[in-house]
Amino acid sequence: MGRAPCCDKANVKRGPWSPEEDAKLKSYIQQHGTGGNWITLPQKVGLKRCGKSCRLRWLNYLRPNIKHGEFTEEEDNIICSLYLSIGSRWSIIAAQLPGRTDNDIKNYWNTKLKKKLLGKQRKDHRPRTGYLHNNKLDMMKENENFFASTPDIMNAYYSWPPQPLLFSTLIAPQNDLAESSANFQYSPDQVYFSQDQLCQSSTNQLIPSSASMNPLNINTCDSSVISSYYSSNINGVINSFQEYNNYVPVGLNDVLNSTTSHSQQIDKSALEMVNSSTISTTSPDISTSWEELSPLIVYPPSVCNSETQQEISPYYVFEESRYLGLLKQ
DNA sequence: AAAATCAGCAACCGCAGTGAA
DNA sequence: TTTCACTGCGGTTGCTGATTT
Repeated sequence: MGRAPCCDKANVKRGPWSPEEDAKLKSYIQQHGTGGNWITLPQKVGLKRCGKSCRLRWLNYLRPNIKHGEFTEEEDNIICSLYLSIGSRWSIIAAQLPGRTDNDIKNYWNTKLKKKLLGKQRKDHRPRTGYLHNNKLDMMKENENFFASTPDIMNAYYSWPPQPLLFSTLIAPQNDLAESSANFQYSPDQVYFSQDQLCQSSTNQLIPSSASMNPLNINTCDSSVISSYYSSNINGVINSFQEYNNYVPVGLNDVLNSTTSHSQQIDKSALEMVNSSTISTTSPDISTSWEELSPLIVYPPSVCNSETQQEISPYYVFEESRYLGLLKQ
């Protein structure tokens, strides 16, 4: 027996919303709230819409303080950076961009940001190599050659889940990495975090978990720490991506020259992010995008096969991971 | 000028998680 | 403990306007 449909599809209106419908829904919710029940809301409002449809319309379009239009470069950086570290968790990424919806960010990524990375890769790669990649194997072979002649630190920059991703390595300045033990290992099987903890402010005041569930609540996350860090470092990461695609490993300078104070903050935020078990990251979730992007982000030879997965250089093993219980003892 | 193609985005679909009964 | 209604999320679809041929 299948699951009962959420509404009678024959009797609900579908497709684009009219201004009248928008006005009805907006005014009702502003006066009465959602009542915690989207399914019955359309009846109360007098709309022939599915409750899910109403919820979506409210969250993505009618809700106050929704920001539409151009994304700023800083927002680009945050999206790219978070995508690199957590994959397509759009709601979590959206939580770091006040006024932006997950749907907006998802669309923006799919239509522009992804192409920005892939487009550059395709455009620049072809003439340099003189041939087209027939398959990913070609890419992997080339990548192996690249990494074989590249310092470990560069390899670390192109790690990607589901192989262990060195979060701090990805975003922290190299000089931090070289000396610091304040790092942790990211792996889809080992690292978990919740949206609510992601919203933890820099003052360590935890936002009640209900905050993210209430559509009337504007996102109150303090994203300044994360965004300021990303804006100062992610360009280096993106540059590294792009330059790698040109087989010219530059761009690290941006990272190397950046200050370290932010990295301490982001490491703290990141640790807070992962120290939760509400949302687990799983490989299938990121598989679609991973399929496309994997030629861009390849594993270092040291972690390229499953056998060596346990043999990651001690350099990459972080003491705080054990402290946090992220690694199996 | 018309047709074809592309890009952007709103909306839908279905699955998974959660909590109440 | 089980069932089921409901919510939230991520992937996908399809419409529309812009651009190219």
